[in-house]
Amino acid sequence: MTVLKKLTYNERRIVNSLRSSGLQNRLRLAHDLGLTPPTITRLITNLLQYELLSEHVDQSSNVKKGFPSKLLDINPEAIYSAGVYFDPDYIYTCVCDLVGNMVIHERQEVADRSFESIMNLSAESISRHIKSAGIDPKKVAGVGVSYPGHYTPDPNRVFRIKQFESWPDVDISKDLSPYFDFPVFHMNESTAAVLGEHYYGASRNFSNFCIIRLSYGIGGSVILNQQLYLGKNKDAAEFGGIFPKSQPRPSGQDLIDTLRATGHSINRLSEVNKEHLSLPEMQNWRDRSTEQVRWLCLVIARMYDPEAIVISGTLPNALLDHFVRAIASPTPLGEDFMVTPPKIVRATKDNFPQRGAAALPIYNLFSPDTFSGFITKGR
Amino acid sequence: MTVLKKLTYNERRIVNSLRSSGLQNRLRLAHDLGLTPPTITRLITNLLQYELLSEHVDQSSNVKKGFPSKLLDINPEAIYSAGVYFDPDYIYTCVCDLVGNMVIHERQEVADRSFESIMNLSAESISRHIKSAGIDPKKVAGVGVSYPGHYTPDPNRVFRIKQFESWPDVDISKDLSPYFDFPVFHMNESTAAVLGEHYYGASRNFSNFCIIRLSYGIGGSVILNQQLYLGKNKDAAEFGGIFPKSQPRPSGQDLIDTLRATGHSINRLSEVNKEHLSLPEMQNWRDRSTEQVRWLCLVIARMYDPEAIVISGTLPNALLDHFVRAIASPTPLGEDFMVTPPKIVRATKDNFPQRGAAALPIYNLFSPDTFSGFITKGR
DNA sequence: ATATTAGATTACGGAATGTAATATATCAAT
DNA sequence: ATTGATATATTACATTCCGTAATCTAATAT
Repeated sequence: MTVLKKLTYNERRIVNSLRSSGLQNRLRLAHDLGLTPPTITRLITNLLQYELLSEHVDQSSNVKKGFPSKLLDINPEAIYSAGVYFDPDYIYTCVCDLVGNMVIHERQEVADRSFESIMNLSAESISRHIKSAGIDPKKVAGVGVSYPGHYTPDPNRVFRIKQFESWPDVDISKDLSPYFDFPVFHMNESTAAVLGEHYYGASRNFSNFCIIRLSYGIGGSVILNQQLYLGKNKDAAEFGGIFPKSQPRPSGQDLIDTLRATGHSINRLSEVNKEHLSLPEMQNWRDRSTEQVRWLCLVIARMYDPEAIVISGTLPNALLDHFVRAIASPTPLGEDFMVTPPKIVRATKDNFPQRGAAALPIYNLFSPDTFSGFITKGR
Repeated sequence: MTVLKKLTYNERRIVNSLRSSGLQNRLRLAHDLGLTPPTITRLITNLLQYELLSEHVDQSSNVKKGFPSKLLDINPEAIYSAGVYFDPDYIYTCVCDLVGNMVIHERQEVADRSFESIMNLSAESISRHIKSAGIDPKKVAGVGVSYPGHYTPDPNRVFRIKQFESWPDVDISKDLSPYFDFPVFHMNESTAAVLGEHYYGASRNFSNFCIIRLSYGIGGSVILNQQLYLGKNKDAAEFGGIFPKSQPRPSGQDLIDTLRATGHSINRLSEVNKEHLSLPEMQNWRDRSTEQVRWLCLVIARMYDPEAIVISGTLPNALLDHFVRAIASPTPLGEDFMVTPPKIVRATKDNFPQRGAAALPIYNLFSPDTFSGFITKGR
């Protein structure tokens, strides 16, 4: 194949459909995508030639008569993508194949929080992994870089969180590229997380869902009609904004501050352990935060009417799990709910935040959403 | 022309662009829509032939050299559309031309709140108007019917508001058609309102905005990326849901209940007058509601990051205006706002709620959003 | 008069899809 | 075994819609 070949609109839709709905034969693809069998045949022929898809006879089918259908599937090894996520504590890197399997991954401790140091460590890690895994660099779609913080009016600049306040005024689009040998894509951690769930998680077949991301800060991101919705200033779904920073809020920073205020010398979220969580002051923190997150879920449900709300982040797992258990009760969102409420679920494989970042280059190459050019039928 | 001819995707985009941005010449259309001049010429030729557009030399241009540009405009008389809005007090009907001018309109008092009575009065009014205005029925795109209430899990059934609780279990899609001689489209009042603003109001050139609708209840609706966003259960932007019915809330029903509790025998929103509004208990109601609506605007801003929030409804004008004045201050939405906040504005021409309903058939015929079929480039 | 300029059009070619007919491989019935 | 029926997939050709390159049009500027 021509490596990293740009796909046409409906070729992208086919790949997308296989990703979200799994193995399918040509006829079903034609039906689902509103295209005719001959068109599907032609497009599939292209995709097979690019080695993006594989094909094998359907064993499990209970249809006995007729031409035995051939199932199409994404070839995971066709394209690779690298992901970087860093927070004030760790740098997480990985190399993923096309379906999100992490070929290799790494977590490095952040000793020096300077921009140069973090970028150098990230880039070195990725080069090393690609080399050691024996991956042809021409097959690498790019590097996705994600990080805490949110967008400023200038979409290339990110509002720095407290822990990185020593950073220079980084222009993401220009200043990241020199460190990496591949196209670089950047987004904030919430966007990466929602893309990760959309591409590789349990939310693959949802058209409308959103993610609540609870880390040092509070963020979020949303997929509407299968597309990332970013809003006018790329600031949509910034759920942190409805919990004023001057007030108690369900953020990791607030949790750390609470622990420190009661005499525990803690600096990082990763230092929070079981004993901390069983302290009485943490019980209060947990219960108060649970109600705040529940209220957030109610608001989200009313605003977006989504299929699911995914809870995610680097807060201790026990806390996130507790939020989900507490909120996902039979009548999760209180009175007056006339319609099916959204599912409240825990993010899948949340312990690898870099995987979501690796989805960015894939999104850019393969999503119908990012396609620009000819479109002949289909949406 | 073939009356009510179905337009291709890019033909729709042209009509849409002329509607939202006003008169334009071919070259600018080509640039704005990402198409080439020859393509625009061909599509415009079609639209002129269908008599959907008119063309005349640009007088006001200050470009002196070169071929004098010809401005294209929507021909308002190409297509008509009828609108019905009813609430417990009145039935509002109208016939609109393609740009939303009301050729004729009517308000009838609701004496009998039964379903049959309201439908009969509505349908009779519209037939009469179309006849009296001498409009060719073949040029009528349809009738849009809107009403208070919101969707149930069955998208064809509407949750009945208190004032219509005597109604039978109406299947909107089946039970409305017999009353009208035209294709019927139905939506709740908030959806109609947001379409009205999108098509005919000051929000015509916004890609992302939402409307807060304050009538007997509290509703809302949202346009994202130029499209109606309805959510999984068609229940997105149901802002009423975050103000529990058991608590004080900024709704018309709450206002009436408050007045009645203090001894004023009021049954309808339309009976609320200046004297009522200057009562001390109404000052309290107003101030409390203002803060509730302000808070709602903050939440909306954080969720959708829209260009504007439009405030609308059948609450007394003085109240709605007060909300807008109070909220649209220099720092409207409190602390921590890093990006440009949305504009807070009053709905235009709010006194004709039926106009928004009339936008529904037009939306269905002309919006790129509702198109299904060939698309060759453009989005 | 002639060149220049901005807007619009024509003639042709290409990309992507659809339609109608046909091919393929399996089961079921003779 | 042969034939027909069936479900899936493909081929050959026509159609739709767009873009490119060249050309036309009507005004100003020289």
